[in-house]
Amino acid sequence: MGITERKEREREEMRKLILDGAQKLFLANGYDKVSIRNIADEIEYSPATIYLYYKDKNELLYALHQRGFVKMVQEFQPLLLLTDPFEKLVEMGRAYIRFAVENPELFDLMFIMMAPMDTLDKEDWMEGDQAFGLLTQVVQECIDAGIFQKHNVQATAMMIWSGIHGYTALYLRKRLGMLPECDRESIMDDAFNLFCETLRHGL
Amino acid sequence: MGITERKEREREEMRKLILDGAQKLFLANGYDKVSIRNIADEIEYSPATIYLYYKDKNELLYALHQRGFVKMVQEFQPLLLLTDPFEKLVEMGRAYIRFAVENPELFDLMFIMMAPMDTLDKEDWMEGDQAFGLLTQVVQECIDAGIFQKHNVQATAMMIWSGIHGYTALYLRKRLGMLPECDRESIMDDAFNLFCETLRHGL
DNA sequence: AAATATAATAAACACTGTTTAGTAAACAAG
DNA sequence: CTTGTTTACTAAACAGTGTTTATTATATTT
Repeated sequence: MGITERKEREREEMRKLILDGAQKLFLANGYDKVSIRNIADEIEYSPATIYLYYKDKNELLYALHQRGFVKMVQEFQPLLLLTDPFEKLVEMGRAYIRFAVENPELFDLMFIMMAPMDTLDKEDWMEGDQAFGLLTQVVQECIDAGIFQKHNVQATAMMIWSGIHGYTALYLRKRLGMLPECDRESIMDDAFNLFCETLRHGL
Repeated sequence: MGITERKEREREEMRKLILDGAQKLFLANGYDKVSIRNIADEIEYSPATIYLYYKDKNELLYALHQRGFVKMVQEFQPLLLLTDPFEKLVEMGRAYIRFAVENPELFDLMFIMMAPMDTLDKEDWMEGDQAFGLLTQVVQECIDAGIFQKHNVQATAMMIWSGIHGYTALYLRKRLGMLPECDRESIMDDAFNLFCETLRHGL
């Protein structure tokens, strides 16, 4: 009875076809400029068909958010090989910011938009947990190396993530208008380095 | 010729009527659950009338975002009287977080949503500039008091704002799902205090 | 009193996410 | 091979959305 298995495979292929189409349009035009009808046109199916494979638009966004985490964790892999734990931490910060600038729509889905989170009924958020795990590991290494004091690892990681995330989110959401255009970039560079130095000498 | 002045006054009253209606509905139900038609019903005018006073929905959101800043700056006033500059800074951080928790929709409009920013063609953002000015002042006081080193004030302020903003935004956008429910609050408390201590001893 | 300018709206336009009812193809049973 | 049934898909509809246009009623000016 290989027939149910083929059906399952075909279903999975269809889900991928839909998600690929959605990804292409979303990342090119932004979330709120792409409709279910646009996606349906892209993959040459009727809009109603999409609802046979995904509960609603939010579930589609959640699936894309998952792909975003796969991509991000991939991009983090190489710098996990760095030997100096503090350098590793700083480079993770840079990688986070770079990922956001290069993939603003994905970043939005992963860390800013409410919509994809509305699908999880509980509060697990596996993807976030995995990514946060990478950070806590590096923070733990910094503590073990005597670079950071022995505070709660999770609280320390949370504090660092907040700093980098705020920096990134304010930039992406165009909230830097009060910094004079000409030296905005240098001020932001200074702010990043200041954060790193402060962690280095004050934690 | 007091007639043009009355007309101008009536126009301003109508703008207020619309904005009050919009505010009431937006703050109660959230931005994307309130339509122009809802607002029109609330104030007992036709939807088209709203467009005679506001260019589009984004302009309405921008006007509300402005009101948010008035409210926030008001709430900041009392703690600007504190004498210890570092204590002042910490309390400003707490006030920022408190404001966000108590007025999530307003905070959204002010610091997270893209829509209200789309109305400003240039990149001035007066409201943000004024609020950021309050922060830079306090940071300057910390530098003058020898609590902080003599780094660039704007970069220092930006770094601090990033930390507090990231903390707040991650909470509001439900990105703390990886912290165990039971001790999430204490971890976040620790993270805030850790940030303050780190600034205190490392900046 | 007639002509003009202003304020407000009903109705339409071009969309949106989602659901329902119905059809054509694939499969299972006799 | 023909039934009956399940599955995959879609056209059409529902109930909205932001926004514009053509029209009417009122207010102001000549």
